[in-house]
Amino acid sequence: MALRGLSATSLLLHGMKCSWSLKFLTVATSSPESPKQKAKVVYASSTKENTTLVNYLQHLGVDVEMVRRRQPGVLKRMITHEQRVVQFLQDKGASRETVASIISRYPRAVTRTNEHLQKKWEIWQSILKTDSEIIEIVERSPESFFRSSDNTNLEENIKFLSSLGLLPKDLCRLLSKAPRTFSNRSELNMQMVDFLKDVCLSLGGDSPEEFVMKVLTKNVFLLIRSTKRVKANIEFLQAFLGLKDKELLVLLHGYGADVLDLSTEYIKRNCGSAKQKLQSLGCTENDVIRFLISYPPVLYLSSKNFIDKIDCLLKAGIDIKQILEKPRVMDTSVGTITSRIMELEKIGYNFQETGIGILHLSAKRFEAKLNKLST
DNA sequence: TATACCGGGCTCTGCCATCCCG
DNA sequence: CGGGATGGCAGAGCCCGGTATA
Repeated sequence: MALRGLSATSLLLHGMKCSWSLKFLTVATSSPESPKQKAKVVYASSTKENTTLVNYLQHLGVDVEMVRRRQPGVLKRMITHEQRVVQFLQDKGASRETVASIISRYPRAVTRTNEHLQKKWEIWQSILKTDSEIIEIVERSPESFFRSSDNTNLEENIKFLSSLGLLPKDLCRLLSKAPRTFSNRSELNMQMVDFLKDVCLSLGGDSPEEFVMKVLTKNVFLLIRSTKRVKANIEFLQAFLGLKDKELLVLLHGYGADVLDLSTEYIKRNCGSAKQKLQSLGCTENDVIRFLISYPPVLYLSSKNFIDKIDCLLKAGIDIKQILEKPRVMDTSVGTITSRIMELEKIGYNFQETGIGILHLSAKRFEAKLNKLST
């Protein structure tokens, strides 16, 4: 209902997705990244593996079985650039084992030319500065680095994200934490941004650009989620929490943004089980909703974790009302809560009288506090 | 000056489906 | 029809400390 205007637009966006991709694919393929030699010459007789390549990879320590499972086609190519790729990565500081692991997990890496890699590295360097930072990411997620052969698109993305007002430090965080953002087609990122602006406007916000900045810096994973998912999450939260448009906007400006990237089923499940658990403890529906609105990140907790944590707190004689008032105790792990409760019981700490704030202090502050209390 | 409040730092890949192209 | 490029999905929190505030 509240997202009325938005649904039309985003439907349109989804519909346009195909024609967009089509259009840009044509542009992309004409880029120098996909050389003419990609014709038949590149492949062997369609069933036979390139034994030179296989031997080389085996010798390097690549898990060839894994390669066969993941991208069997790569092994059949006659023209690949494995030696140059390996050399390139080693020059950048990757160990032999690391390189082998990278190729095992994303075999298509060996199809990239030296020029391509050189260029891509330069572009990444414009954001990340040091080789070791880049290698770290490539090692963690080879696919993000190697999946696209389109460096022009990569540059488009950087240009686009900067144009939104994201600062170099934001881009750095984005590239480190969600590298896939940069191998997305830039149209896909634009689509998400348009969608978020629509959300802002349809909820009565007046500065969509600022909203987008806020939300994207708060949740760096949004750009690698589908608009479909984010839209479903927003709609679900509004309905479940019974929020007016303005209230929803406020929520999304704050902690609400944190949970938008979760899978919709997960959010629904967690909302449902949190509600059930709290109501079973005598909370009203209103209590539940106020609790979730005051600190949406509790929805990150799996329902088991949520329940365990509540039970753990209750067992120590803490009242459920105290938890509702201090939702951020839910930030503290069950392990930390348990050990702190044990320490506090030893010195006769009374949660009813002195409150539960002590449970979500930083370790340093907790120790200091504990020392003071026991003297 | 001891809490409360709050923002921010870590962190997130690896697989499968679908598309288009030669 | 096989392969490359791309989109999308499931998976599932905790901690620190600056600063306002009482």
